[in-house]
Amino acid sequence: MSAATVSNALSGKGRVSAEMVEKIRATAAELGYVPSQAGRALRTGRTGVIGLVLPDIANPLFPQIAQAIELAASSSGYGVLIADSRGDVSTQTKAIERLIDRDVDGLVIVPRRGTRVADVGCPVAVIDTPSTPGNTVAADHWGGGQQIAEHLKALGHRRVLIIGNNPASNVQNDRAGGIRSVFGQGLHTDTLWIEPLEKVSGKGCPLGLAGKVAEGYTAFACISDLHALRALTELQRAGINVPEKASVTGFDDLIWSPVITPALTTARMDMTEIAAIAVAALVKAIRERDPFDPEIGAPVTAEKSKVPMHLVVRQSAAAPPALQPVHTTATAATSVTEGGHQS
Amino acid sequence: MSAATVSNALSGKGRVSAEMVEKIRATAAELGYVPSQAGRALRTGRTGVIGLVLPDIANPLFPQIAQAIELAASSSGYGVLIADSRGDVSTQTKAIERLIDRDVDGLVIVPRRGTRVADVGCPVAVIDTPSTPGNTVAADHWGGGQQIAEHLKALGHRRVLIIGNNPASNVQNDRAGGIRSVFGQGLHTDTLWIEPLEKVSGKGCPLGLAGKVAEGYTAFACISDLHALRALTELQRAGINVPEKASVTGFDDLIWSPVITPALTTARMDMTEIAAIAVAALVKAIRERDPFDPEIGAPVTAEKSKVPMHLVVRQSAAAPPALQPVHTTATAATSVTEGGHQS
DNA sequence: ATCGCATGATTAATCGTTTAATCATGCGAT
DNA sequence: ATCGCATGATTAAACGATTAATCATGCGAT
Repeated sequence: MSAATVSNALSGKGRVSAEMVEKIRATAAELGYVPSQAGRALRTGRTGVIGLVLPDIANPLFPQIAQAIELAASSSGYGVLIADSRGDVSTQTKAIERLIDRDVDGLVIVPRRGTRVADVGCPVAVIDTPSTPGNTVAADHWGGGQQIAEHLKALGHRRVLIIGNNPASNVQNDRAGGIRSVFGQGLHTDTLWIEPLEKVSGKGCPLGLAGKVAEGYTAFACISDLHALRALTELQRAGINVPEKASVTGFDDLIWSPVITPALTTARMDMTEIAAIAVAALVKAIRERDPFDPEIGAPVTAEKSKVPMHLVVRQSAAAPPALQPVHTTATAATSVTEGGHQS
Repeated sequence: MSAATVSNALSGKGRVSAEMVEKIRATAAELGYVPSQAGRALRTGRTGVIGLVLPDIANPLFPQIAQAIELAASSSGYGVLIADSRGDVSTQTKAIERLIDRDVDGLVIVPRRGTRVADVGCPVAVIDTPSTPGNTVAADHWGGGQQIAEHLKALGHRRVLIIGNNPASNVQNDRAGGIRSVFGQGLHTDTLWIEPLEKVSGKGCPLGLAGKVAEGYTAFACISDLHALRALTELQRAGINVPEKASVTGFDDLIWSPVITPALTTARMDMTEIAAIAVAALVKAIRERDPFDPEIGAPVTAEKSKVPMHLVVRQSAAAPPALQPVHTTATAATSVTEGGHQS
């Protein structure tokens, strides 16, 4: 039989009789035939590969993102080519170029701190923050901040310290903004940015949280679980028990959050859904596009661009000391309400 | 000019005059010409892409591995396609098949817990443990264990508890074995495997380390920083200060290790070198192979298959209580000898 | 002057798939 | 009986690079 008929049969495109299709299917399966991607790519201009560009692979959030994107892509029949920006903007540009040179059909970009994505010659899905122009889809970081803040407020906290890394990040800003929006009226918040502090005091320096507790802060709302971990260990080390004497919350539900003591109360993104939406929008754009036309275009858009975050209540946040029954400050609160790690 | 001449000029293969090469180089650069991977792949049978297969992308070690492999591959001109096994062996097989169907030139596989890699139709580099048959290159986990143990022994520890996840893992076994080999003569070690424990007590359950301290254990040598973190927070929570009353060590120097309090003493792999060796061996095998011959073969071998680990001394391990000057048990030991995170 | 040969550039075939265009066949309608 | 048409399969061209084979040219040697 002819190659054309085989192609038509397997793709279901041309006019092929039912029995022919069946026969071809059978023989193909028997011979273990798989169409060559190279030949197809050459003819159609589509490689079936999308590129994943991340600000910094070393970021602990990367596993979640990569896993979700890989799953979404592979179930749409796409492969995922990774590129590392190593935190550097020029490297990011280089990495994108390398991916383009490899003829990726599209890109998923998690931009570094509000980097505007330069116009590339293929569809692009951007995962940043709903408030960023050009964003395709992202978690509702602001809303997540609100949830954390509502939780702390309901527990009775009135003075909370927000701990972040760098205010230049859209994501971090949104999270902090969400928290402040809840504590705005009369209650007190202040913000500690770690990166500027480390510029002065060196990497991994103490954050001076014991002093903050002395100043009357009862809760530390960290912008990431990484900071929460740092805060939590520093407090425990200083003899300030969490959550009896001070509460700590995080963001992202990173891998260690459920297994430390006390387990972290945190807000997590629904990466699976975000990835699914991003990839779906990207694939749609790829399908509609003429692969040989190197048009430059704005990032693709999705119907749903804001995915709610989920509050995960564990043990690291409780009522502030003044409101606690006296005996609980002595009791080791090792009861577990939410144990496992959501995946 | 003809396409053939261009091809010869850019690849430096055929007979082309020097001035012609120069002219072609110039025009190519001017036009922004990049040879189509698809056309090349079709003709040569090589895609310039290698697949990276990981046991579980969610593993916190993944960023280090992926970053190192991506760097090594891209500096050899290769792209990296990722595949996630999601911890499942059959998914791992599926993932490998998908990569093969995408015509990868080779694979880097970090096998899940001693999975023997099934014969695939392309060169494979395996990163597991030096003691595993078929291993291409890996960190000297046993030696790393010895370094950790020597350090603890020198500090004066005589009873250490090894904390691991699952004895079925070659890596974990080697690390634990290295530790035991040092403490073998007369000194005491015992091993706590978390996964079996969690089967009974539930995920994220307490490890009962306070009890172990009461039994006389003065140090907890964890097989991974993730376990070390769990141990450290559990101890601190129970009022057992680290490192004054108990020492904790880890493995891998994960992202949080330098920023927690006390910062973790740990042993890290030289992933950059491991990745460089693995990719170099793989690329060599790819170059030597006839791309159209679907021969099945054993994993590729490298000259150097065992890369030493590096001991990173921070604050989480110190002399056991009995040997400490009395006042230090009261003093908060926040002095910093090694602060930053090595990348 | 002619041949041989080295050098440099071009031609043509090939990789495997897709897709438009073409060809063959059979059936119903006039 | 013949034409038209629908159906099903085949042919041919094209994607873009590589590479063996071929062609053109000039120079030194006989």
